[in-house]
Amino acid sequence: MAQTLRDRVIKAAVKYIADSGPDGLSFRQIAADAGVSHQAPYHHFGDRSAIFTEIAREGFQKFTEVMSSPARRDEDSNLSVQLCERYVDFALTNKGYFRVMFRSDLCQMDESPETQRAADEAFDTLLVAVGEILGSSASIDEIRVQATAMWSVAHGLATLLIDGPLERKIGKVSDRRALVRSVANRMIDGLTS
Amino acid sequence: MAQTLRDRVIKAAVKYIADSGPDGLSFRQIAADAGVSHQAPYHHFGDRSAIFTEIAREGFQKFTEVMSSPARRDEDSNLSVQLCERYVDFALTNKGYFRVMFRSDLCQMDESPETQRAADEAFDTLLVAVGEILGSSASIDEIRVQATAMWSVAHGLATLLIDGPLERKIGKVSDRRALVRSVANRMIDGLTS
DNA sequence: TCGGCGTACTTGATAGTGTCAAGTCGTGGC
DNA sequence: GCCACGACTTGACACTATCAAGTACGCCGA
Repeated sequence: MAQTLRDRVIKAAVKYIADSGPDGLSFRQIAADAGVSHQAPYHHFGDRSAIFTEIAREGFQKFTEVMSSPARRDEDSNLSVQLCERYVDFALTNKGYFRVMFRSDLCQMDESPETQRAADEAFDTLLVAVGEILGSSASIDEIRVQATAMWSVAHGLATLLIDGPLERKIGKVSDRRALVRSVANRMIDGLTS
Repeated sequence: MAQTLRDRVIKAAVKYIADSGPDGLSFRQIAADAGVSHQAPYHHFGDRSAIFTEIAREGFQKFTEVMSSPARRDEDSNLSVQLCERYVDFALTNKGYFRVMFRSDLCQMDESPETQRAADEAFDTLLVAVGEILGSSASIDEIRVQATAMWSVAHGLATLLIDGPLERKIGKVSDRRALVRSVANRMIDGLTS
């Protein structure tokens, strides 16, 4: 209860988005649920899109934390695969954030340097990790292409799992981790050698 | 002018979505632009989400056409890479459709067998293509993982290019085809061997 | 030729939405 | 004591999808 209204609003919004996506979300409803007037949320954020922008900011921040935590040094699990796993894990356990982070139509990042910085930091984390994996011999350009490739496969897998028809198509994914791992492995085999 | 209102509505909606995303879209505005009453579009589609569902259906149909057209037999371009290129090409030249096709929150496919069938057909096309690439020795399970992997990388690349922060992060993509090709190549090297 | 009938719309009303513009109310500082 | 300011409320507005009627018109069987 010590939670500020601002936090409660964001929390409720993130929960709703995780369950039903960002589109039907009504901040009037959230305000009513919180027992405040319909205008109260807009006092803390200028307008509707500002709330999404803030959610994206927090999302990128959490994302950076997750992706930059120290790697396990298993012999049976490639570092690239670990990155991929973490990405997908983050997306699936933080649907409410993830669904907003990559929706430029909702967020209008250009008006929020903080969110932009958080997003930059997130990608930089990825770049650094890929750089470490490739080693010092790799050129900047090579790292870039490589990071894009890894980002793509992780992002694609995550979005297809969350919103896409993947599950319905390849059958129930009983062991998500195994799928992610085998997909990532398959993709990555050719490039760290 | 021989175009039916139904077609005009869809066309206008797809254009709007390509420009600004599906969320701010107002069917009342589209009706006004078309010079008909605010209720006219809803006569052809039961409700708002039915229009999106129909857009998705057409999208998957177009997608299947594109993906199943005969492959070029260049020696310098791997078949898998070609698939990937086509996927991304489709997404970028059909933003208006693509942005809707994978938004299960907008589409409610479960109420439209046609759209569901179109989506199934689209993925089957992908499965078949991957099966051909892998050859007859590959197991069903292997094809599935492989298809998922290819789908992921293509889908991720496409969505990151369309809505995501990719361009801002890796710099202006002057030659998109080259990027797609190098990413796809890098990803695919390890697996068709 | 006429009556019905279904399709393609229109018109009107309703509930719900974000947003602008004014309040009100309490707390902290001078 | 007062005043400013932050946190909210209240009320109005324009806009939205959606429900429920109504209207116009072409077709088809008798």
